[in-house]
Amino acid sequence: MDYFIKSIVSLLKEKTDLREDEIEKRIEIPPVLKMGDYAFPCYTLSKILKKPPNSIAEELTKILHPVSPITGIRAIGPYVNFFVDRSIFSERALKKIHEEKDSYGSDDTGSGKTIVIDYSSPNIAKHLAVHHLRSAVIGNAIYHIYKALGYSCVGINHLGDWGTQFGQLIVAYRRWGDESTRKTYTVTDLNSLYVKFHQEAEKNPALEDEAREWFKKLEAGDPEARTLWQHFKDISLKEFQKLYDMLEVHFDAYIGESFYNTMVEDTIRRIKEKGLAKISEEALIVDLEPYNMPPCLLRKKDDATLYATRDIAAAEYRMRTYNFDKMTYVVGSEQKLHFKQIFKVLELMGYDWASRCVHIDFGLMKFKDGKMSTRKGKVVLLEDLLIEAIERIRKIIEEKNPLLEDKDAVAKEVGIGAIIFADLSTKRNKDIVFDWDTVLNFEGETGPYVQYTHARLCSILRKYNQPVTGEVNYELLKEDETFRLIKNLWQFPSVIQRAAESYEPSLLCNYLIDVCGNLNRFYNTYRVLSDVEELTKARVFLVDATRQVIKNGLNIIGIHSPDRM
RNA sequence: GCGCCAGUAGCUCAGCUGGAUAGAGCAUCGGAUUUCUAAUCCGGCGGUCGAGGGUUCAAAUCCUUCCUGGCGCGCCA
Repeated sequence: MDYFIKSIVSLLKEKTDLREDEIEKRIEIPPVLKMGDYAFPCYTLSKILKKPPNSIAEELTKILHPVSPITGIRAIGPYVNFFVDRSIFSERALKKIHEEKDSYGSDDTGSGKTIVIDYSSPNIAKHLAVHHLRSAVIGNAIYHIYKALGYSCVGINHLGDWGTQFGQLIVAYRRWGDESTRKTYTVTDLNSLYVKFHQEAEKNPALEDEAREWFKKLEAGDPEARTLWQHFKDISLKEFQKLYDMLEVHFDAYIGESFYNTMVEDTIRRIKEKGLAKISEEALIVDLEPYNMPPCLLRKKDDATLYATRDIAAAEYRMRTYNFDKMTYVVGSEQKLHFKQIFKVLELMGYDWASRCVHIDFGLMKFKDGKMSTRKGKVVLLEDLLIEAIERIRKIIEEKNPLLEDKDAVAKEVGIGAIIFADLSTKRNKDIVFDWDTVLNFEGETGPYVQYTHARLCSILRKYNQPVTGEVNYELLKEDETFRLIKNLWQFPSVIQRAAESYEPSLLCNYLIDVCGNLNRFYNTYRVLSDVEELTKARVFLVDATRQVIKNGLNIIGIHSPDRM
């Protein structure tokens, strides 16, 4: 527990009948600094004691006596407000950050536990477009967040590398694939083959049967089908990898749907043994009527399995392999029902770990005038967006900081950071309307703003050019603008905690914006480097701590913190 | 038709599990730099928190009805 909250709780515990955790839960931070640093609302006590909260606050204030680090207690309306000793607070907070460095904000609550995170999971033979970005960056952030809490994390890219579309692709490739360029095929080529197939199939429906035949061959392990399928996969993965490298999104395993092909029969057998499966309209299903859900389809009437079947097999496999404490799927909210169904089936199969499976859903990305669609080619390619962002940043650098060294590297870090930050900063829940001008705006609450703030702090420290030490006079960090910032830095660990609990990386974005706002106000109000040595040392120490927190925060959401920009 | 999600300033969003005066950014208007990076900061403008009803000492937050938008609802993933 927070040292200062702890002090307040122990004061209150003596004078009320509430339990420690009840008190702690109620402690809040007043909306404005003048009111105090922490507050205890008296509404619950008011209910118990049957007295107005205001008079309880008054009475409590009279019988409570401030003990260090608490310096003042004041009743304001229904609240008992506590003031902390600013220099003790500052010393404690800043020294902690200074000592813990890159691990400030982390803890070990998850040590010994394993979390599996399924994210990105794109389909083979299709380009990654902007709407694929969310899963990747949210998943990556969740990965870092849980890592910071000591969890052992397993990032899985559950590739969409199975299904009838591969039969279609094989047919198209064999018929229209250009012999001379096959070696240099790209995802674009695969995509056009795919489109061509659908055009031709309209005129000649026999192609569909041919495609089904080829998919059957593939399932049966036919060497030619297998070789082509592997070829398509290689081409796609090569392109995906390029983007993952740009975004610095990491996976511990690339295990596609095809991998579970050999396991689904066992899975279906287990489901049958539990008496869960039945035939309906020629298909094999798990009836979920009693749970107010449509049935979960395991097998089509032509005997082929479906993705739900493979997902169930995958879940079993992951449990066997990783023995996870938590398994999460970072997948769009349009698949909510699907996950509800498979989690229910897992539960019905008797797996207690079904309750530890979580669908981390997120809103769709669409254009102002409608949805994105790979089929209609109405998408913005992820690579194009990243390149555009980098180029625009490059121009801004040229304009604002022409003497900067290594402009290309910085432009890349800032451009990509801007895209990641933009995608992460609204709550997962909400749909996002894609708009070039919004994504490529670099002022205000944006990634570049946070990075810029960081770079300015680095600049001060470079200019200072002396070892930073915590042996400073903390009495000099008492101004409101300064103290507000220090209090803000102290919140960082609890923000990570909340982000983890709610699987919500946007909390970290909001937090960073907040810290930067406080820092910039401080920066614009006071001069850090001056002739007054004592004051300089104290402020430099604060600057260094702020730099550290911004760096740690950006790092957790997968964004670089350049020293100059 | 049924289910899930959303509706807060002109636009994009915060508002921490019911609490103090609903906050930011963008846009717009006006200001701040002989000094640490102006990708910054300060101020003005801007709100019946979709609408009605209810619960409560207290509702943007909880319940309910309705409106609007998005998504989903057996052989795609």
